[in-house]
Amino acid sequence: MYKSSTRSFPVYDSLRQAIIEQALKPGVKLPEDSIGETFSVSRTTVRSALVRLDAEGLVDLQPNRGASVAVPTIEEAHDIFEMRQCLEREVMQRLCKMDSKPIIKALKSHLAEEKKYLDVDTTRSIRLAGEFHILLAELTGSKILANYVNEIVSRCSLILAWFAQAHSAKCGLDEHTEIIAAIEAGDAERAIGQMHQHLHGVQDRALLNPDDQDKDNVSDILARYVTPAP
Amino acid sequence: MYKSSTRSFPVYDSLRQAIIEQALKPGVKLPEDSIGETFSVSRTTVRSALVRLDAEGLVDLQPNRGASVAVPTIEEAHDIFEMRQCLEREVMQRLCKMDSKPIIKALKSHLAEEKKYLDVDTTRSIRLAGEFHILLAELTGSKILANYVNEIVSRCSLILAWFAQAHSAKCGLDEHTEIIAAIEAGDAERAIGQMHQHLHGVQDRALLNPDDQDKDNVSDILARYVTPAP
DNA sequence: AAATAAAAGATTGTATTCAATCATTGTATC
DNA sequence: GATACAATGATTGAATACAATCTTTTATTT
Repeated sequence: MYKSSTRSFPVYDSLRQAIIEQALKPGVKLPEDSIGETFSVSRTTVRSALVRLDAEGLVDLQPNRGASVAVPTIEEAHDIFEMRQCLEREVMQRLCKMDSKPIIKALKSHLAEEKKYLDVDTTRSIRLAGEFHILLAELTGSKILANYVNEIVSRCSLILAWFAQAHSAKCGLDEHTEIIAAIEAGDAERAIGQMHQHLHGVQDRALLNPDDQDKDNVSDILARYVTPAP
Repeated sequence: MYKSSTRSFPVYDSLRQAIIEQALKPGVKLPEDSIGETFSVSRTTVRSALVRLDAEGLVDLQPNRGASVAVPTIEEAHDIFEMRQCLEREVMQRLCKMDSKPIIKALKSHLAEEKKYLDVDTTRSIRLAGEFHILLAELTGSKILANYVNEIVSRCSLILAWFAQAHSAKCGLDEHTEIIAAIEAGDAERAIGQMHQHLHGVQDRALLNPDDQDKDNVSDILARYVTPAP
């Protein structure tokens, strides 16, 4: 949908990657000037990338006060995860109705890649874990479903960046393995169940985090440091 | 997600409305110059609206050859309708789990509106029919689900504009009534079934159209007008 | 010293400009 | 008469420039 021959594409792509990989954390300002300098393009070009990212929900573009990495609220976070459950359930449903041979082959190949970088390259490992879900969606053959899953997985990365502890961003490799097994067996019920559990686990690690309240506002954080009057 | 205080918003909004209402048919070129003149804004402003519409899939933005209203392929059309089934099933599922009182009230109020303009104002009637589905999604309380449904209903309008006969764009009013009844009864199974049938009907009227092939290119159309040599 | 007001600086909104690319018409050649 | 090539015109790509808005600093007053 986005044409890579334009000058704004690399800007869009890099920003997107940086946000997903949590190098750019939620709330960080994205000034057009400095981004333009970084990529040696004009603000006009940067802006068009930012408009797109805003449309995808990764960036928040406020009139007259510029762009910043979107800061998900806890309500949005739940909303997004619930939507993700719906989309990935659909993915499982569809995959289990299809010829499993080529699907399994692709998935196992990806899984090998995941295994390869586990405990070796954390950033890459996290990215591969996300791409596993995108690959599943792509294997359904539905461009739109794949697009939506791609978008929502990105937004989940944003949520994890904001709410979760550093280590809780990973997807379990074992769980991916079990999902593949269920698809191989053509057992839709089981595949859906596994996926549901898997996503629920990710969500829990992120949103049942005791630090939740900290993110709300500065006063809440500071309140804990106030020395009570003697 | 889109801020209305910018100058590009009215451009975006008008284009979107025009496309959805099928005033701008698929394939129609959207030159930045003339659009800018229409709205008394610069090309820069028009462009940002077009970028957004491209991201939503209503406009096709080709590098160096500008924007045009997206032309759905028959494969995309099926893909989109299948996705729509998934999303609206989710809507039904969620609504049936909720307190039906305020939901039914809102739906019946909308239905009255639909009835009012039936056979009176066709354009408005079609728009209201689409908005019924968007309202359903909004009533779930999920912003993301509502967004997705909104987007996909728009794209379905595009499909209808391209493939369907003029009269087949309508949603059946009776079917909307039955869907409301099922929700009121809290019967998820039935609601989902009704919705499925309803959407299937719309899809069929659009995609089982014998005129499909005509849309391919000019030569095919003209070929039928060629006078055979005597 | 705190609060308010004013001014400077920084950043974004939008229009304008120039270069690059594409589409179309016209011309020449076979 | 058909094809290939060249030139023109139209349209987009992207940078620059200026106006509007916001943010921060400085100055003033209480």
